[in-house]
Amino acid sequence: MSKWYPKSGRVIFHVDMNSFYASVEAAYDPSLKGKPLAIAGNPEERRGIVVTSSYEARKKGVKTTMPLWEARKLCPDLIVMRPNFDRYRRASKEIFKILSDVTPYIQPVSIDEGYMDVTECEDQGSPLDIAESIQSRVNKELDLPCSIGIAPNKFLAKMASDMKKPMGITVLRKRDLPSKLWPLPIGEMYGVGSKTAEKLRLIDVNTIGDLVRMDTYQLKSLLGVNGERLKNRANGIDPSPVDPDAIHEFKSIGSSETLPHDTVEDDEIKKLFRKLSRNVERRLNRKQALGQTVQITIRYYDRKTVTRSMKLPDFISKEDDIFNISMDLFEKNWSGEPVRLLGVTLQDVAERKEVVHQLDLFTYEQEASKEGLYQAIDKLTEKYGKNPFQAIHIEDGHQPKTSFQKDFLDDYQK
DNA sequence: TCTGGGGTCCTAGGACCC
DNA sequence: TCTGGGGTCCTAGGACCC
Repeated sequence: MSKWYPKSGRVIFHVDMNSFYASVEAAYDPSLKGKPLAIAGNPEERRGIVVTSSYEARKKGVKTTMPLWEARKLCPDLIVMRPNFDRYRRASKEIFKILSDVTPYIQPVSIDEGYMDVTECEDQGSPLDIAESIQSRVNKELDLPCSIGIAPNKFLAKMASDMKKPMGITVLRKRDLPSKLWPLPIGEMYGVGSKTAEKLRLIDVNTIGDLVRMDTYQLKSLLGVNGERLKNRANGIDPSPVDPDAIHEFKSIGSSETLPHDTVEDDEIKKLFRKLSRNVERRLNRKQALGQTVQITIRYYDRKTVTRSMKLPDFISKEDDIFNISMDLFEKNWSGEPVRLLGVTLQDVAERKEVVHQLDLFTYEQEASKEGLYQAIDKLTEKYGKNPFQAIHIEDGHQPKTSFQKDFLDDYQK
């Protein structure tokens, strides 16, 4: 019997836009070209930070996440703009349109980067030809610079696209690892942040190559499953596929905001929760989605951050439901100290059409059980294995939490 | 005179069930 | 007279990425 061999290696691209927001602004207004430009949230407020900056600004030491006052100190002639997200979204769409002329196997990972599997695109030329064509089209048609990494898997392609910026194309083959990947400092590895880098340096792992020489078991005990994964990646192993559907399988939708000043005022807190809840509702509706768990975030004056969440018996999406549950969670958990930031996130998000099935079943049972609420719940509990309405605990004085529950109760009290 | 806002994934403990 | 082991769900926190 002949042994099965996998098809010869894949060819994966990682396309990464260079200082995306700043580049889009410069394409929009060419007078900005060649100037130090920073895109910053809330430039008027003292808590603004640099989101992206042009290469001219970077040369002066301006970096992403740097507080704006610090950036201005380093670069007094810095031009600061607010982000124009609609503009960036439009540009992003155009970029991915160009990529999709090459292959449908595209996985967008954010507004300004994505992976492509071009294994089966031999008819369009060599991988290098294809990459050059993409880069030049994006540059000529949209006036935007990008870097492209070419490698046998996503991790190596990602590392490769970082090696030459702006407007670079880098091929990273397995045989290039010792010379191109392994000498890099451990902190530059994708998946290694400041905490992991610190832990690794304590066991004398200072470069990506050092990781290769480490005992897998030791790495696992230090970093959990991530330890083994990092070692594999350092060896150039990453089996994860380019998944075009990943972007649609979102799991949570949230909104958060730092207050202009720390506060203990009930009014301000309520007003912000109202705004955040409205925001979440709007975005849920745009995606035709519902969620089952409400999570709030409270960041205090000292940046200490706590989260509290509640899983509900049914899916919600209405602003009032999100707001009421958020306020409830807040009131039960607030320490009373000054609040710096509040956040509201809906988790366990599903598309409306998937949830409708469950709701339909439920409504049906509601109709069918005129003999009484308790019997209905008993029946449902029996049928589904658990009480689908358990959070209500229908007792005297208990307030329904969601409009769905309220409708249900109203109906029964008629 | 400090550090935004949007996400994902992993870990760990407790409750609960069998 | 002193208490196993496995599985799942829920919650909270942390690390990481753009």
